[in-house]
Amino acid sequence: MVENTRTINTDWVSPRQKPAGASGVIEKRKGSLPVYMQLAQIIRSSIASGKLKSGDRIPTASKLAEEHGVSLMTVRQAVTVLVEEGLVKRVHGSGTFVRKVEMGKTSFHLDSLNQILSDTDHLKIQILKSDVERVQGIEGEMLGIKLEDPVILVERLIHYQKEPFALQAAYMPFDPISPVVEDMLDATGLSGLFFNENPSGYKKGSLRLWPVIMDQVESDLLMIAEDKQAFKLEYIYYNFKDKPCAYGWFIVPHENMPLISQIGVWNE
Amino acid sequence: MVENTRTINTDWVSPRQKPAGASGVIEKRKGSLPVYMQLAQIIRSSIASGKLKSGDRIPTASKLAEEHGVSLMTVRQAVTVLVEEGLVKRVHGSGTFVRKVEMGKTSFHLDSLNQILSDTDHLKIQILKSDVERVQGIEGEMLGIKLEDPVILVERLIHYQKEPFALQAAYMPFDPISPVVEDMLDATGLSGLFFNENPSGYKKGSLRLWPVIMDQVESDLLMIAEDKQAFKLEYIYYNFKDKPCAYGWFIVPHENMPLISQIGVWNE
DNA sequence: TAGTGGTCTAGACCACGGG
DNA sequence: CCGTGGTCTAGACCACTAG
Repeated sequence: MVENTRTINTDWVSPRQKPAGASGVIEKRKGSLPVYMQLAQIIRSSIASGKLKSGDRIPTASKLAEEHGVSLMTVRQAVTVLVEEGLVKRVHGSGTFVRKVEMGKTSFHLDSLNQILSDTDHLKIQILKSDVERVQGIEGEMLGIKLEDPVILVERLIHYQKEPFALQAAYMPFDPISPVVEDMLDATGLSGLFFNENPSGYKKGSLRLWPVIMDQVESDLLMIAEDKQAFKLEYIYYNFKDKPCAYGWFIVPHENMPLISQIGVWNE
Repeated sequence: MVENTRTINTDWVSPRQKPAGASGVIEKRKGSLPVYMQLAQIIRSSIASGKLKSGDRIPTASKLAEEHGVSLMTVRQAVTVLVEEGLVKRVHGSGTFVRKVEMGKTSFHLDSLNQILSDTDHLKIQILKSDVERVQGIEGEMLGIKLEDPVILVERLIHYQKEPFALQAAYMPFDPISPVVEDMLDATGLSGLFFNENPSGYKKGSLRLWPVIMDQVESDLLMIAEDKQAFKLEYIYYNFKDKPCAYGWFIVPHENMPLISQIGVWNE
C-alpha cells in the first residue's frame, strides 16, 4: 500500500522544505517531533502525493505499528491527528479511510476577528450610547423579560488602527443589586464585549451569523459606502440558571472579517 | 478576574448526587458509557453547576486517576473530550483550566446546508446553462488560466422540496481529454457539486463565505424579494499538482442556511 | 526542584462489521 | 468467524512552568 517505491514525482522538485517525518522513517532522538506527529506526517504525505486516494483504506493500526516500530496507542494518536484535520475517517470494525475533499464538513472560525479584538494596543472603543432604558421588541424577547422592563444598553463603535471597524450593541437586564452595572456603562475597554470578563461568568452562549445591509446611520458611522454588505454576529449568554443575561450583536463590514476555510492537505 | 479561593478541591464533586445520565461514580459494567466519557461528564457537570468556575484549575490528571480508580491515559482521554468541546484548556507544566464562555474560538459549520444537499429525495437540480465558454475576468484568475482560454461553465438552480433554494455556478478548465467533461455538462445530480464525486479527487480546497445582495436576476430565480441578503459560498479545488481545477460558488438566501454556534455547557 | 501535562510502551479485552 | 477500530491499564520517561 504505502511502500516507499522511491519514485519521486517530478513536480516534487520545487519544495525545499521537508517536514520532519516526511522521510518515512521515524526518528526518536531528542528534539525531533513527537513520534505520533511524524507518523501522522508520513500518512498525510501519502495522501497528498496521491499514493493513498479518496476512499482508500489506510493500513491498519497494527500494520502501522509494526512497520514503524511504535505501539498501537501511538498509532492511534497519529491517526487522530488526521481525523481532526478531516483527512481520514474511522469506521469501527471496518477500517480507516481517506476522505474526499468536499465542503460538507467545513467550518469557519472567527480567528481574524478574534485576533483584532485581542490587539488592544490598536483598538479604541467609542461609547455611542450608554444608559438604562425600557426594553422594546426583540431585545426583550431574547432576554426573556417583559416589555418595558429596564435594560442596560451600551452601543459602541470599535476603531482599529484609527479606522472604524465595527459596531456593537449590548443589552442586559438591569439589576440594581449587580455590581457590574457601573462597569458595563463605562465599558470603554473590552470587558463584557467580545471577551467575557463578567466576573460571575456564563454557563453557555449561542451565536448566530448572518448577512445584513447596513443602513444610512451604520454606514456613516463605519465610514463605508451605503448599502454595503456586512456580517451581523448576534450572541446570547446564559447564566448558571439557564436564564438569558446578555444579548448583543456586532456589525462588521465583511472586508474586516474574512471567513475562510481550508480542506484537504495544505501542510505537507 | 475574581477568583474564589475558598473553593476546595475536595468538594468539587459530590459522589452522592445522581443527576440523570451520570452519577459521580464510574461504572465499569458492560453496556455503560465508556469510562472516559463518564469521567468527562462528571467534570462537565462540575463546570455546568458552577462548582468549577472560569479560570479554575481542574484537579490534576493523577488526582483524577486516583479518585476515580482509572489510569492516566483514561483521564487524558476524558479531558481531551472537554478540550475539544472548548470547555477547558490545557497548559503544559501548569494545569488544566476552565475556559471562559466567550465567542473568541467559536466556529460555524455548514451542517444545515450539508444536510439539505444530502437529502437527494427532495432535491431537484435545474441546469440554467451548460457549455464551454472563453473565460473572462475573475473566474480565469481563480483558475490560474489565461484570458479567453476555454472553460466549462455550469449554472444550476437548486430546488429543495419544490422551492428554489440556491444558485450555483461551477467553472473548470476545459480539457478535451478529460473523461468527466460530459458528466459535468449533464450534471443534474450532485456530482461535482457540493459533494466531490470527481473520480480523480482533489488534493485540497479553499472556501470563502461572505454576504451579498442578490441582483434582480438572482432574486427572480430564487423567487425572493429583491435586495434580500444572502450568503455567497465560494470554493476553489486544487488537484494533486496544486493547480486550481475547479472554481465555483453557491448563493443561498440566509434563511436557507442558518449559521449557529454554541459555546459553553449545553449538554449536562 | 517539585509538580504539572505530554508522550510512549506492551500488553489486554471489548465492540463492531463483513465474509 | 476473523480482522478491524475502541477502550483501558500500569507503568515509564520527557518537557514545561513556577516558586
